[in-house]
Amino acid sequence: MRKRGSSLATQFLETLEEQGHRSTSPRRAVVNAIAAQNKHFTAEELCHKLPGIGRATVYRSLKLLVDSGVLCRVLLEEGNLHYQLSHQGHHHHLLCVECGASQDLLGCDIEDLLQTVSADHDFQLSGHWLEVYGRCRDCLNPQPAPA
Amino acid sequence: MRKRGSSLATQFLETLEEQGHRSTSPRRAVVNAIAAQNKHFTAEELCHKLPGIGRATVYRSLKLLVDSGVLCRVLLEEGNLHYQLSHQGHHHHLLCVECGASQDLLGCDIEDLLQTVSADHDFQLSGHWLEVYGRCRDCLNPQPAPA
DNA sequence: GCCCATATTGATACTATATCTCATTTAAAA
DNA sequence: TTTTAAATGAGATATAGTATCAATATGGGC
Repeated sequence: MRKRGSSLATQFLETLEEQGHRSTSPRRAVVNAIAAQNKHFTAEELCHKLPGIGRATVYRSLKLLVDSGVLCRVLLEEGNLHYQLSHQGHHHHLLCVECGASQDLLGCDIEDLLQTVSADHDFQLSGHWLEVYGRCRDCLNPQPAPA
Repeated sequence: MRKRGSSLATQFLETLEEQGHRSTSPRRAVVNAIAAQNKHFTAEELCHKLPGIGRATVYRSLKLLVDSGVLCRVLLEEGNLHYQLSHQGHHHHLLCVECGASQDLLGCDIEDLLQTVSADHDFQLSGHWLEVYGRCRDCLNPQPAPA
């Protein structure tokens, strides 16, 4: 069997350990399940995929992973809170309202703009929440279905 | 008794009536309670202030008022959903994390910026949600308390 | 002013989402 | 191996909101 570079799941566990959290078997299960995800997901979905793990543990793990920057929260247009891998620091999402795909929004000037408008209102910016909804390229230009 | 100009509450009821909704006494109570608010509030807070009114009615009224543009939703940093009077069309809020005050963010170029960055990602913008958190002028420069 | 169709109400059940409690188990340091 | 604090999980609780449906109230027509 070939030796693999450290997997996503392993990296996540290491991140947790760096912050003083133990590597427990429920935690490993949660992290593996998350690493196997390619889309955003809800806490409950994760619970269903891990019937052996207590709900509280799943929720607690999610919180740890968000706090440590591994996951980020995504607010869907209908108001449901999802989680997804956070590949960068602070960033925003373009969420397709049709297929649910999510693209990261990087290198945009929103922070600067917010800083400016906040200052105009004598307001000291400390954070913000932004979600952008629309339709992705694939949903705008659907491939003709094979005959 | 002096004749009053039409109150906020009356205006809200008129807005609802224009849209074909009846002016009922529970609805009037809800609208009066909202007009008396000077800050954002939760649905549950409103329910507590109106013990004679059914929860379902309060929630239904809130929905009507949001749909008709009288109220807008505000997402606090901790994730709680509040409501507040909506003085404009689409706009955003500067929310003070200390005192909870909310200022409307008007005349900013966020829409344009989002349109541009969305297009850069081959993404057709259809909506967005933005909340900005920080500290307001009064909390940054507290008045010395009277001796 | 009365009648009527129907919009509205509200008590309650239900759903969804998340946190709390606390006795038990487990990881990892000594 | 022993120790101890962290972590777990079953279930209770909390929070936010919707669904049901019989009873009621509203506003238009007359």
